[in-house]
Amino acid sequence: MEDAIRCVCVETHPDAIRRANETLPEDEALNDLAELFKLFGDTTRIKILYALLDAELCVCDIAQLLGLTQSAISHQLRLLKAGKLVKFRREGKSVFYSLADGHVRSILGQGMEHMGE
Amino acid sequence: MEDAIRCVCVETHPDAIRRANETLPEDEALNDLAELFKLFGDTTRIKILYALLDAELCVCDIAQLLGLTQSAISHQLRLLKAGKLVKFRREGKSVFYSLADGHVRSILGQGMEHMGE
DNA sequence: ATAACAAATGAACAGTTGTTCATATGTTAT
DNA sequence: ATAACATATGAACAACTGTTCATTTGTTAT
Repeated sequence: MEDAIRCVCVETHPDAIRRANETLPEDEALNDLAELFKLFGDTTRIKILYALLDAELCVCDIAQLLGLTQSAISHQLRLLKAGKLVKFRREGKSVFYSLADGHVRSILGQGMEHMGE
Repeated sequence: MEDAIRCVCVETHPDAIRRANETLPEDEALNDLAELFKLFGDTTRIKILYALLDAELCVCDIAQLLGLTQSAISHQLRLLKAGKLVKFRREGKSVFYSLADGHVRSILGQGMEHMGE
């Protein structure tokens, strides 16, 4: 009555399952990790991150660069900010965004490397 | 009549925009990159990849390990296969999956590192 | 205080995604 | 050939996501 049968198969490799189960990180960590990568999983956000590889840009610059509305960019920057992928500083009316840390660079790099195959 | 006004702002930092525009990879590459990261952006798929870090597992093993149906896992493996994140070999009735290459490891690692902050 | 501009936010809508259910394909043993 | 099991696939549906439009907040200059 607890949890239904999810797999029709008879248990095939219980040892491997047990070992995998032991080394698998906690659900919360894996959920957070998925949330992090979700941020990289959208064209607009990838473009924003790439644009910020070289330069610090304000919201309006990014909007023009990518041909999207200021609103769309702002919404995406909010997500990137929440995931600590970008940081920002205010200067007068403008807000300048830049990459938060080196991990963003290396994740993008590893991704690009993977594709060249 | 060509493309509408996307940004209300007056052009603020044309030099920065021009430079960013020059170094920005092609749309196709950035789309592919986003598609790649999209694969990492789901809890089930992240769990599958993590489980395969240590061991080669068959579809049924993974289903039991994660408490999901065989069908759900199979669908996800199809996506991971298409993105070349996992490889597989058939052995009798079972199909064993494993990680395709080292990039998967390092991308997961970089992601985990980023979160420990 | 008011006007002008930059950025942020909320609601809404179309498009996408992940799971389930039912079924098909593939493999092995009888 | 048939039965039994492992995997793959297709359709369908609920949940989620990204953009737009309208509006608000924040900053600077007059």
